[in-house]
Amino acid sequence: MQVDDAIIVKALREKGYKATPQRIAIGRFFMRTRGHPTVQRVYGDVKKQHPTVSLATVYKTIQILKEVDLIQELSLPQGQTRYDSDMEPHINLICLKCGEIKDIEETGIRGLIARVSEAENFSATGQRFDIYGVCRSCNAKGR
Amino acid sequence: MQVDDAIIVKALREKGYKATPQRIAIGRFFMRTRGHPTVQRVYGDVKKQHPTVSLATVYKTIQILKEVDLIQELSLPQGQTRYDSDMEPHINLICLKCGEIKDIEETGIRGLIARVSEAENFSATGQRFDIYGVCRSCNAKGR
DNA sequence: TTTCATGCAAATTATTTGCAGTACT
DNA sequence: AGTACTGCAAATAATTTGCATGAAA
Repeated sequence: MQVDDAIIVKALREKGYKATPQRIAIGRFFMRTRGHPTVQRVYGDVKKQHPTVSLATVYKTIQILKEVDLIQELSLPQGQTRYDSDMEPHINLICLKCGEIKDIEETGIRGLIARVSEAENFSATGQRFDIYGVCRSCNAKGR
Repeated sequence: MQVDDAIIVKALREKGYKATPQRIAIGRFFMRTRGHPTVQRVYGDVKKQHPTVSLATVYKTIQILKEVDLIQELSLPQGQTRYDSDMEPHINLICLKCGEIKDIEETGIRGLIARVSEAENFSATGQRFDIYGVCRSCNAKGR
C-alpha cells in the first residue's frame, strides 16, 4: 500500500501534477483492483475514504491517471466506460452476457505490434485487443 | 451497387427487419465507404439522397446494422464513435494526431483468437484490435 | 391490413466546464 | 506564497425514447 502510493505520487509529480489525497486514493483503488471498474464504481469506493469527493474530481483524476500511464481506458459500446490498470499488452475477453472482462496475458502480442508498426512506419504508444463473446461460466449456465 | 443492396436487404430480412429506403441508403454508404465514419458523417451523406432523414433514424439503423453483422462499432476515448464495415478480424492502426484509422489485414489474428478462445472456453463472436500511436504521415510532418 | 419504421421533439445519460474557496509544494 | 486542485452547480454532447403519421410486407 505504501509502495503503491509511492508509485502513484512519483508518476503524478513527474508530469507536474500535484499528489492530492483524492488522487492517491483513486490511484490506489485502481492499483488494488484487479477488475475493470466504471467511473461510478471508482466514485463509490473513494467516497468511503473521502465522503465529500465529487464525481467531477473522479473524472478529472481519471484523465490524469491516463496521462501519466497508470491506467487505460476501455470505451465500450453498451454501457459506461471501463478502466484497466493492466498496462501491459494483453487481450480482454469481454463477455456480452454478464459483462465480465478477463485479462489474458499473451506474449506474442508485443511482437505482433512491433512487426506491424515497423512495416507501417507507425509509432505505437498503446494498444487494445478485445475478444467479444460468451464466457466460460455463462456458457455453462445458459443453453 | 445492386449487388450491395441485395446483401443489405437479405441481411435485414433474415433477422426480421424491414428493408426501407433509408436503411438501404445507410447500409450502402457503409459498404461503399472504405473509411471509418462517424454518425454525423453518415447522416450528412444520407441526407443527400433523403433530405428528410432524421438523426434518430440513423442511430436506430446503425444499431440494426450492427445486429445483422454488417458493421462494427469502434467506441473511442476521445471523440465520436466510429463504425467499420470490415467485419474480418483485422488491426486498426489509430493515429492520435490526425484521427486516421487504417485497417491492417493480419492473417495470424484469426488463429490467435481461436487458440485463446479454446483455452478459456470462451465462445468468440467478435473482436477488436487497436494499436494507438502516430501514423506515417504525421511522423513525417511533425517532430 | 397489419405491423413496423420514420421523423420530430423531448428526455436521458455521460462527461466537461467555470469558478470561488482550499490545499499542496 | 503561489499555483494548482477541489467540489459544487450548471453546461455540453451524445445518444435514446415516445408518439403520431406513413410506408413495407
